[in-house]
Amino acid sequence: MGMEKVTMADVARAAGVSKSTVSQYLNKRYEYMGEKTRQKIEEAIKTLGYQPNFLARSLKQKRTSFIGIIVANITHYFSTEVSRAIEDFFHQHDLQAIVCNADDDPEKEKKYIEMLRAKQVDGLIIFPTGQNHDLYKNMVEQGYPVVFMDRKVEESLNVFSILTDNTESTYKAVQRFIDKGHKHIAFVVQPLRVSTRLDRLEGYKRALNDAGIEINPDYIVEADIPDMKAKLERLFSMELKPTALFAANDRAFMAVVEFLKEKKIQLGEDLELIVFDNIPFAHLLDTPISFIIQPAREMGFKAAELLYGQIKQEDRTPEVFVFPSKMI
Amino acid sequence: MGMEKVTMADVARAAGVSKSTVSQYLNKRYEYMGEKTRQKIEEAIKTLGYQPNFLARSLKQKRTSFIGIIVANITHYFSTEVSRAIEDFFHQHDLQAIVCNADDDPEKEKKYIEMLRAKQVDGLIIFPTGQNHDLYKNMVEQGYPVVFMDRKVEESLNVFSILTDNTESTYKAVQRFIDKGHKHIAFVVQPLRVSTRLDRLEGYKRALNDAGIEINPDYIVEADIPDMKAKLERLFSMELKPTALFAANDRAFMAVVEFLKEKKIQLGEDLELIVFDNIPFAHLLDTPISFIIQPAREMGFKAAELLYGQIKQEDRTPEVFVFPSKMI
DNA sequence: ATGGTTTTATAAACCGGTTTAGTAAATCGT
DNA sequence: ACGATTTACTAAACCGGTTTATAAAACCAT
Repeated sequence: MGMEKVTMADVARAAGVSKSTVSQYLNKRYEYMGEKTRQKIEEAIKTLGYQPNFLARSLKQKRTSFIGIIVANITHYFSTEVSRAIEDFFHQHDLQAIVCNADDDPEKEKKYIEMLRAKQVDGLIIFPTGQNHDLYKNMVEQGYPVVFMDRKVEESLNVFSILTDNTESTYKAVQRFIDKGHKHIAFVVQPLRVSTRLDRLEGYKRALNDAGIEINPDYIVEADIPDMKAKLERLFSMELKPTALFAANDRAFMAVVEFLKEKKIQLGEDLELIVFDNIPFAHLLDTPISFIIQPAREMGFKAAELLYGQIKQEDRTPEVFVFPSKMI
Repeated sequence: MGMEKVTMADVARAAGVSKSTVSQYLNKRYEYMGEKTRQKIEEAIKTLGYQPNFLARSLKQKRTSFIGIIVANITHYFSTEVSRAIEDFFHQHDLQAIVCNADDDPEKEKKYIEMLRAKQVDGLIIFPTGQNHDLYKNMVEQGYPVVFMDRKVEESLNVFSILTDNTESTYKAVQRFIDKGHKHIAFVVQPLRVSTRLDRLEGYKRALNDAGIEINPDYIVEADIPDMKAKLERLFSMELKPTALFAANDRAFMAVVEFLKEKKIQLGEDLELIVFDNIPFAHLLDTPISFIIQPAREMGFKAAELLYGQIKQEDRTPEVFVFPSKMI
């Protein structure tokens, strides 16, 4: 049944007052009206079943109480953990988060950024692909609230950023392999397009270097997930098979585990494994895998807090926050 | 730098035409203007760097191209899988999804429903707590686009719903235990407040009944997650310990696994386990656990499709769609 | 030249709120 | 009793678009 939407004008008419007064009432500025007027409005709202339209308010007030999160890959567990932390933070402040999945595609990322801005969301937390430099620059210059998460962007823009100590953590993990006597350590990674992967590789190389082990490019497997298997095949058909393997993120890890399962290579016996990433239910596995996990909740909260500060117009110079990962 | 926002009026002025014409241009209705006019507008937009404000448009057009997803528990993997499918669907139709986490709390659910409606989102997909009947009814009666997911609500409202065959799948799984010779089968579940849990319990009971096995209430563990451990303690200190265990969802499963790990109870040897839920990386585990998995993506797509139909005003009588789960 | 169409464009109302400037009536101090 | 405040309230502009009714100009046919 059509049931026309009740607007403020209807309430005003029913209560015999002006729209302005109803608006004041809704904003709880009761000092602008008499006791009787207040009751009349209250009653009119109840009998009409009036529900205010926030869109109209947003148009005038220039804020929507929406914030956007643009993740590079929504199937990445770490990203969802971060997103949840951000959501939790903003929920406490009565803002809703809109999560969009850029799929590591700069075009999609661009589309989402433009769309969310057009819809006047109050700010953005972005896991940047790194490929939309002009767009990033544009936002920053216009003073639009933004926080970058997880990845560095090329030229150091003057933006708040949240990172982990990718290089250092990887360095320490690889060092542990070396301390245990491993000499043939493989590094498996998706295409080196983003800073996290490059930084982790850097840590791997430095650890080998500092231990006086020569870096063998054949031990470094860089491939897209679909090609990963073939490349692993090659890796494990070398004369000197690796005895330890560093998976640079969860997707690489999955590819590796699937491969090992198929080849019946025993974890712990034939091969030791370290994974740089947060994996759900990791603590339930009783396989001898080490994980480098990032403090996702803390990172999310920090990002949310920084974004909220910008939205609230607090004046603060952008900084880069580096959170330490830890191995378990 | 303040850089005042450029509006349509500015573009109109710069191009020497009226707002109306600029609006037509933006909506690609070029037949309403001359070639020269079109070019002037195009140029003015470019030089001014004009970005339209979708909020203003939404106010007039009464649609925001936002849809809301209200999940009962965002840490539930199945829910995130469903949400992703929904997002993917709507992304293709240029609508954004807003995911909110009701935390299984009817108050929070209510708050979110009201808030999203106030913000004029075009429709909602809800994993209902089941406790806000009046609110649900209200939406349905007003013809507001809604789809219910995963759980049944008390009185059968006339709404599109997506479910799995909870009872049947559980029945079959328990039957398998029985076929293997198990007589002492435990059922572990969170508080029986929602239909999914009740339906699964129903399947368990029916399977035992049909096999002529007496239902022992001591084998049915119903507890909140924090109390789960204590109750499991009691379960496994019975004279006749269970030799098989059915975990009614992922959270119950986690609690069970943690408990077993602590007690050093060997899966597969001392105890067989079936879990009703989608678990990430489940295929990587080589423990002998069976999982009943729901076709999350299909369910999500169906829900999205049904909601989209309602938004597009397609006339269709609400139905309940039951998707079969399968055991792996 | 006349009248009928088509093309091109605009003014003004509208969406549903918020906010500001202004005012009538009530209250106050002296 | 009088001006000064204070209280209670409203009209109208505003936010930034869309849409409709209207009209001038250009084109066409006879």
